[in-house]
Amino acid sequence: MSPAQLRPPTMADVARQAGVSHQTVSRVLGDHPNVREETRARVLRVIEEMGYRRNSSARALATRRTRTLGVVASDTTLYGPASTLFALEEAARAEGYLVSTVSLRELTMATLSEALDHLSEGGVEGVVAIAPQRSAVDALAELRSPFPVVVVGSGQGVDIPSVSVDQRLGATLATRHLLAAGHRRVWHLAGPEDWLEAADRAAGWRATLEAADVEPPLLLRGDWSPLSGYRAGQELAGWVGRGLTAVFVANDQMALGVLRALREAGVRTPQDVAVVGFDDIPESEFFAPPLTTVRQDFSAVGKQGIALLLEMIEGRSPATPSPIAIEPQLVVRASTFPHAAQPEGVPL
Amino acid sequence: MSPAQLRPPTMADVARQAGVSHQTVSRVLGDHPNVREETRARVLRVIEEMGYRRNSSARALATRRTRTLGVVASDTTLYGPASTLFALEEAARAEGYLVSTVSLRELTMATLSEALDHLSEGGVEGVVAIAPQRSAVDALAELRSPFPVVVVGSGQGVDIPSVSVDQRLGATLATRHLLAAGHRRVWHLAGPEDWLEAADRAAGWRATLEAADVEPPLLLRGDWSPLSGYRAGQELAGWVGRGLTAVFVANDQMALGVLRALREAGVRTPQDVAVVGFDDIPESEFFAPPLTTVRQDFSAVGKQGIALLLEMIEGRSPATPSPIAIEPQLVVRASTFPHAAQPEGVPL
DNA sequence: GACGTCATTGTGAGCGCTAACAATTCATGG
DNA sequence: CCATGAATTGTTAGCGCTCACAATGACGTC
Repeated sequence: MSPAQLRPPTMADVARQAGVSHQTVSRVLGDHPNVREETRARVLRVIEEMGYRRNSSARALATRRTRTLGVVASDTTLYGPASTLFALEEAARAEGYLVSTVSLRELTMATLSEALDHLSEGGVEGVVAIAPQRSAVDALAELRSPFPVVVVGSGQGVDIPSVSVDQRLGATLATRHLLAAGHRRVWHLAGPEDWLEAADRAAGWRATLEAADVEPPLLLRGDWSPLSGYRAGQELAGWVGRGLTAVFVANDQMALGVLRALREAGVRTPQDVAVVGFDDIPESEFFAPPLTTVRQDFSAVGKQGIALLLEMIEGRSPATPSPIAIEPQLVVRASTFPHAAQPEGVPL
Repeated sequence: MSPAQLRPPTMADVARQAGVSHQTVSRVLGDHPNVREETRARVLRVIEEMGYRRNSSARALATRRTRTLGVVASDTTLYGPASTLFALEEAARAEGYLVSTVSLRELTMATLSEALDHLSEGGVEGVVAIAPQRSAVDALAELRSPFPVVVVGSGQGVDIPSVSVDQRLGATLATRHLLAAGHRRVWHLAGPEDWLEAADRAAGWRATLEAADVEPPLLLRGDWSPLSGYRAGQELAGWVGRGLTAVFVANDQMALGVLRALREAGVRTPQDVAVVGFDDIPESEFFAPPLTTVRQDFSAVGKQGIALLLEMIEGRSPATPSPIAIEPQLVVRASTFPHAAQPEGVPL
């Protein structure tokens, strides 16, 4: 180790020490061919000795590439966004990109615009927005940014490049599962109206019922929270005995509230009322009873989102046309069949 | 708007258009005094017209400041890390810094070293590591990095600058609460041995019992998951009637598993066995029964973490000496008192 | 009316790197 | 022994910005 210096060493310092030109150092670092093996080794040794690291700003300035992507998200403590965020970062890192995140409390025109500005100041080459509300997508469509933007988790039918799990299909799987189990009608506790995924799930539910010649019953709405599920559950409990035997709840957290409300009302799950959720959060398996739900592959969403964004940045033509849809998967547990699925690994 | 151009406009372009020198443009952007109001307005108008944005790389190169911080985390889908991550980003943004994240599947010497390298390539000025395991903190202590590193969520007693919730205090609150309710002994389901927070919680529990002249009973271990809680719960159920009336579980997710196991074994909570968790995840309020638990202020951890890191980067002397401890808070619900705390906003 | 003072603006030199091109070295064959 | 071309290395010019300093002009003062 050379003595501690005020300024970190530069490429020129390394070059001088190794007795070559700075360009040769650059070649070694850039893995260029046409560098003599002996020279390369000497340079690498000096780099090691001096603890030299390339200055990323200078590099970015010269190459006009920052190799940084931005992600805008909200509700990052929820399972879905958190999983997507994780997958996005992992996929980007695999491609050698750094990810800068902005987590917002709410996605409005103002906060989104500020977030894009902030990321732009940071020099990102593109942005993935985890934007599940219609208002957010609309704002994004209106906002002009100097870099490409991909939306993720917005459901289908938006005219920005996007990647999402096929929510309608998920709702269809859930609803069909209940119909196949012999339930005459399936009720639905939907998510907030503004959420595209909520709309898609409700649409899938409605379409499936109609395809089976069933009149869709009253649709309830919650705000994704267990509390709103609890309240809806209390209302649903009032319909037991009057044709209510099955509920498809738009997410697992609300389903948790529904389960509690039903339990408190003396309604048994699944004997009296079967319940299906959506998301498959890690806790679902341990609800009382364990919850049948629809699993979303957030990891796939992240990978595809980054792939799409990089295609746009590098000007390649996309491998898959946007919007890209990921298939969800039904996970059957005891909330729909009394004796189905114990927790994995637990002896019966 | 000027016609679309291949290269984004530079400061020189703006200067030419506005009939000033590039330096004056820089002054306007930097909010320097001593720019005539009229000139400032003209420059700003041209900037607006041309859609000019400062090039962050050039700026960083000239100022030797990237204004970017790094965060290394793992298990970012768990409530604690996710909340901390959110708070860190928000606090950093408030200070005008961009945050680049690396989410790891596991924190080993190798992955941590790689993560710091990756962030270093990205030019971060400092890093906050969310490192709750002893092994991770040890690795971090050994790893040399060219920028300051702050550890968060590691509990007390590490010799790296750190910020954490006072886990021992939390455990003390939980244990005292159960003792105060008349329980003779309090059992403990701890987290993984390698986790500093788990160790601190167990230590707090043990110390509180000993201070009350109670012999600490057998300590069980889980891995934070509901499943491990479920298994431990089955074991605990076997001790009911043989002196087991209260359990302090090291996190809410395991508590969920414990509750289920007890319920399945015909043990009533809280009449037969009282249960306290740790974390206060949003779902806890809706468990069966709602869970008494210890709330951690992750937001405060994030704020203090960023504050500490910035002090180190800017070479100021810290306002609060590290390690910084944040006070946790007991939240009493029905799992310890049969009639306590209904969900907020739910009429009784 | 020359001079100091202040506000305002401009000039030149880097920051540390890569890209393009120029120069050198070296082996090879006629 | 020198031409030839490939391999290797060096030189020069930016990338777009900020900093330090120089220059300009307006204004009041003695």
